[in-house]
Amino acid sequence: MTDTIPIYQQIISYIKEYIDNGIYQKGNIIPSEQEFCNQFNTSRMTVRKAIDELVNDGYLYRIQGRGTFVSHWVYRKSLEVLGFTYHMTQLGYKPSSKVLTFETKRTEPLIAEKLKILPTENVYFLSRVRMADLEPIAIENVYLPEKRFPGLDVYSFEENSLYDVLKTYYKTEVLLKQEKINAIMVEGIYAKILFEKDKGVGMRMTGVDIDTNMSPIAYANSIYHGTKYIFDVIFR
Amino acid sequence: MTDTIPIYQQIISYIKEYIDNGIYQKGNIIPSEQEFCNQFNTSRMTVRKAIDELVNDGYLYRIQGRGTFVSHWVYRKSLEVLGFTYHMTQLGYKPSSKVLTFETKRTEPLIAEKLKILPTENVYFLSRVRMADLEPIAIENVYLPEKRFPGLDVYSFEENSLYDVLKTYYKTEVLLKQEKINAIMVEGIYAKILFEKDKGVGMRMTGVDIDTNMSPIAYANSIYHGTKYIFDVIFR
DNA sequence: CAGTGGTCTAGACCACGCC
DNA sequence: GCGTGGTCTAGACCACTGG
Repeated sequence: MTDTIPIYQQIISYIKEYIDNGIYQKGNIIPSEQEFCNQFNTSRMTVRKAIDELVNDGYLYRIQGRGTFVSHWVYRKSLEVLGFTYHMTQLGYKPSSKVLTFETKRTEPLIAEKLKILPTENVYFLSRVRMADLEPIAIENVYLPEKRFPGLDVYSFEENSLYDVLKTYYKTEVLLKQEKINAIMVEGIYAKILFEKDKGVGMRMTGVDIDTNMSPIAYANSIYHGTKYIFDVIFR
Repeated sequence: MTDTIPIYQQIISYIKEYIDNGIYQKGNIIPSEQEFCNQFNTSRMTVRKAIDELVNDGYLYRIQGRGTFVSHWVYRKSLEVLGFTYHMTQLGYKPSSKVLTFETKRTEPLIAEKLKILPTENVYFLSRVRMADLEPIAIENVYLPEKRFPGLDVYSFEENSLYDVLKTYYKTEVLLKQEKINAIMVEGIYAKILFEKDKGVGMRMTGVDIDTNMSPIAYANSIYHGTKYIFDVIFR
């Protein structure tokens, strides 16, 4: 029953846990690489691989000749990539959804291009109102290739997170999202839903989700409430 | 006159250049790690360190048992972090600025907290209209600690990029920016400048720039034109 | 000076994809 | 089976920081 998890992954989990529990405090030094070598009975290159990754994700930073420190600016990698459900839960809100449309339809040229499929292939179109504590926060319109996710329409996306279904039943995980964001005046039915008024200020976000094989798995075109939803972004 | 640039850095530059020149094409395989070992007369760990970094930055992706490939989704790291001037130049626009205000003032509590300085220390306040091909795109308000950048007021920020001045004269480079983005209705003088109207839709972006020592160097509170400016974001 | 991180070597064995 | 990337070892020397 030996662990098959790579040692460097174990070290990453260990350090993350110690940061989360406050045992390693923000701005404070953590044990030296040599100490981790002894503790995990491994070589320095392995320890460095672990720390490299944590530095890259913004958890730690190094100063040559001094040591390795816990970042003041803890940045939760993959927060956004994990989707609305996870994001809202993290913030302490109860997420829910109302499905407006869920159907199979012919692929428009723009969407075919984004998803890198042929316009003759069909897509699922899922349109939902996303809510936090029952307040409407966004209208999310997602297109997914039918061929890649056959039978997706048996699931209810009022109860289920789309990402959970893709992960559990299609073994597909989102690696990154490439998005464009701008501000718009929202009118018509979407304004009615989000603002209960004829007009309101919103953010339009369009983009593609890419999986671990660098294949596009979904194209989204969504409208977020301008003031209820704040994007938290790290540029590097 | 031997090179003091680390070998893995040389390999990174080499591969990037080959991607830029189209010698390594999008989606195509690049030479194996072993081949790079021979070519650069180095060990595999060194080659891997180089490729690791390029994978991390989205230039390459690996498939175990097959090889390493050039990403379809080439994402230029640090595009945003390099600031408005660089960003606009990349997009093919001619950036320019008009300074509205540039003065030393007492630090408000919120800003002191963001910059991690005492409220008794002063800050420089720089407010500019940012333009692309002479069209107003954004109002950018930046606060910088006086103590950290003494004499900053001798520079003209109509001609100079703020980041260039910080880099050249203060040896300070931005490592990352932590920003919050939402949509707002812009009114008053800012609407007049950006939209030549009484009202318009914009994006409010507030955040902190962090340097390579993880110190905060600037706090910004800016308004971007809602439709003329599109944020390009990668979530991972 | 001792201790830290930064770079590097020359091997090794394993898991996976393809033929 | 062979070549690929994934993980790992047990050292080495250097550059930098601090006392």
